[in-house]
Amino acid sequence: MRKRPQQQRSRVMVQALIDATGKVIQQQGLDNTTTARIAEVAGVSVGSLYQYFGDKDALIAALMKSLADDIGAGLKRLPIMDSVDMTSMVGSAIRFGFAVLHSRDGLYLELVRNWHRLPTNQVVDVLQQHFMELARLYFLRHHQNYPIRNLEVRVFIVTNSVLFTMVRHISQDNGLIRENELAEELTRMVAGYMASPPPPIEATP
Amino acid sequence: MRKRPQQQRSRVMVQALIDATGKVIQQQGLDNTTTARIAEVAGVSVGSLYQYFGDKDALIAALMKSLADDIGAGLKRLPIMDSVDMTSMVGSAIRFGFAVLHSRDGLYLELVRNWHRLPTNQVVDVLQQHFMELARLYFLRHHQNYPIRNLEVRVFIVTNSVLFTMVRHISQDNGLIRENELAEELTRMVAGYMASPPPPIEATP
Amino acid sequence: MRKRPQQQRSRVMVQALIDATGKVIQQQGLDNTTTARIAEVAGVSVGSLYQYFGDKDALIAALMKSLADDIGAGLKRLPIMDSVDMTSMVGSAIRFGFAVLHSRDGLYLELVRNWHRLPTNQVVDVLQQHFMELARLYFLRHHQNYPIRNLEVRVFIVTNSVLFTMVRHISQDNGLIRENELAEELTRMVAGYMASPPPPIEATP
Amino acid sequence: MRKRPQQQRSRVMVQALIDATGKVIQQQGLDNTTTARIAEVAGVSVGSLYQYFGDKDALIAALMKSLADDIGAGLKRLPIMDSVDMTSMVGSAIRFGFAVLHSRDGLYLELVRNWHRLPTNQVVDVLQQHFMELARLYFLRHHQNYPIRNLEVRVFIVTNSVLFTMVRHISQDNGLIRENELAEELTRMVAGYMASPPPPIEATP
DNA sequence: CATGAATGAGAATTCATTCAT
DNA sequence: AATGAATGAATTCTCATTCAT
Repeated sequence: MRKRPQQQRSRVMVQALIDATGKVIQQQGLDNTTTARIAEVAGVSVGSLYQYFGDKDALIAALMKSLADDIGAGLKRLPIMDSVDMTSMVGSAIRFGFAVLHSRDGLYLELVRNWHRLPTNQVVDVLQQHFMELARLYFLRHHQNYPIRNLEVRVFIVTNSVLFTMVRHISQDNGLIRENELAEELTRMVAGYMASPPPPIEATP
Repeated sequence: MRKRPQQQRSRVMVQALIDATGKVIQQQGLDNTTTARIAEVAGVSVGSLYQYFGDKDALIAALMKSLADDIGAGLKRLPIMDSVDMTSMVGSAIRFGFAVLHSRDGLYLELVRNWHRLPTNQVVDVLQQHFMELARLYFLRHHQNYPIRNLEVRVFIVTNSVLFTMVRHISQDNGLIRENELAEELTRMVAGYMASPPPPIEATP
Repeated sequence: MRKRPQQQRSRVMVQALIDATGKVIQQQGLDNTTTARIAEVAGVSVGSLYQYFGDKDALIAALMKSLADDIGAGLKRLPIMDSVDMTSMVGSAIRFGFAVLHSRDGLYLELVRNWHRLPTNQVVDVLQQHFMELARLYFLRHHQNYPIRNLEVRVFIVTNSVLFTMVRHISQDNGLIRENELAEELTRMVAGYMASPPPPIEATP
Repeated sequence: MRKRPQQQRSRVMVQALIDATGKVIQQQGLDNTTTARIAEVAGVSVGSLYQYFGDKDALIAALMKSLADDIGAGLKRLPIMDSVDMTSMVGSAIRFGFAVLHSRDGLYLELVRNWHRLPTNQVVDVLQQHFMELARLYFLRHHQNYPIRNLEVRVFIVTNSVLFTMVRHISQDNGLIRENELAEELTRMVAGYMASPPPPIEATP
């Protein structure tokens, strides 16, 4: 039961702490992220940190939410829906994805890497929901006759496939595969898959 | 001349420690895996642990190598190459993947989840190499005329896509998406992608 | 000429803080009583708390004094002196004691429990002094010929014996001993003791 | 689930830690007793402390048990039962009580003062049980005709009365009341009470 | 070689008190 | 005077690693 920041200064501090958390995670890695270091980077005492966040996890959760909002906003600004064909649409999304993963000096990268120990759902779900909506709109507009049944599954597969493939690639600075090529191929795989007809309905015995 | 018993004993102890490491990770999760517990499960003293492994990381690395070998062997035993068409081949591989992830009481699951903090490369690389070889053979046999240039990229994409999509699905016991359906859709995506023609060669200016 | 409003406000605030202190101790126990919580319950800022009380201890001391006054007043209102015989007098006092300990939702209980860390003397002394006076009056009225020399010691013994025996009993909700029975036996012990003749004067060599 | 000390050295260390705990509590008071200080006084690292005791409370519990055992042994050695009359018997017990409270440089004093926050039951119960037994034997021997019904209540009252009266007296180094006098008066009160006939059985309506 | 007791550098969290606004 | 945000020392507990026996 921490106090909600009501004052101007509070809001500034909360933001400073969240920013510091991001900075520390990005610079030292999640494993070396201590509350002491976060407070220090935020230019604040540990006590203040705990004034605003019940514990370390709450702070990290706030960071996740903040990033999720940012990503959501970024996605909304993308003119993806203007794309006429699936390939260019998927291509835009994937290029956007790479851009995000490279942004903030690798913070996103570190977060996705540690997805399992973090309330990542907040972030990944944002992506998934966004792409879900995107896909729905697209099919509504271009293939009204296609009642794509398994859209959920497809979006789940596609989101995770692209995300983790990108992260793995960046993480191991694989010199053999250029990012451009990877993006193109991912685009081809995903576009091809999304455009494919749904499977026939299984007969239930 | 008999083998020196020390060597014999050593090998047994090393193996016991590696096994114990796997068991502990699987039972308590990577974060709660302590050297003390590993030694205890191995029925050995911590001191002995450090006799054979320079530090905790070395022990984990050894576990990874051990698993990589196992998976390699398991993969070789798979009659995947007998499949005539791409779809059934990919399908087999994916079902095998799910089986592995569910095996050993979730050890593999926990390892993939924490891939970034582990020398997982050893394991994932094994997979990738294996599928690389598999793909090469397949195309050699069935599409000799196709000089698939970007096979490496494709295998990279496909391996990571499938692996992490599966892990994410299992990790969040998503009741909405059944594992069977996921497997089928993954198969469709991958098979469709692998069978698609390579992109035209870009003109280099 | 009106009272200066500051003084007025001060007195209100001081009282609010003391009341809040009692409430918090009673609700959360002395160990979980923080200045922050006290201020919150008093509907006042921590800063104000320190305006009126030098530190936490001063606040608690004020509470003790306040309670001591209350108890003193309560005791004076008791028609104990009307009792004719020792037993009924002691009985009344003990029943009154139990009532106090059960009052204020256990605040007194918690205070006596922690007597050593608190300036409890103020409170217990009030009791002791009161009973001293009571005893004096009683013996004056009924046994004028008895120059009870060691009345101080007797009252000291009796006060502490009864007080802590009651507190211990309540604290361990001892199902085996009913409170009524305890009160009766305490009464018998105390009345018997108080009515007993003083010891002979020792010969000083 | 800490290891039980099996080795010689372990037992020594466990004892050293318990002793150190007593020493620190006695020297600095319970409130200033930290694990760090205990370890330091025991000439041991904090880590070792936690090797043998799950947490601070476990350590304190062990101290209590140790003291309880000591007191129990001390009580058994007392030739109390040889006393012919109640007064001399009670007197012996009370003098023994004072001796214990003064022993170990006030450790017992500090423990009883903080009885509410400690697993004191172990210790106080030992006393109570012992006196219970003592009383039983005494009445069996001397007043076989007295079927003292409410012995439990009496022993409860007497034990707590004496114990806390003594502790309060020592704690406030009351110059007005000499310890000898207090002991004598306590003896008179207790002996008189214990020797008094039981109350008539109440008629149940 | 094997043992496991001992180490001690951190890490998270709390709370009385201060002081700028 | 009042506020409540900010402070930071202090406390408990963990665990990889070492080393005397």
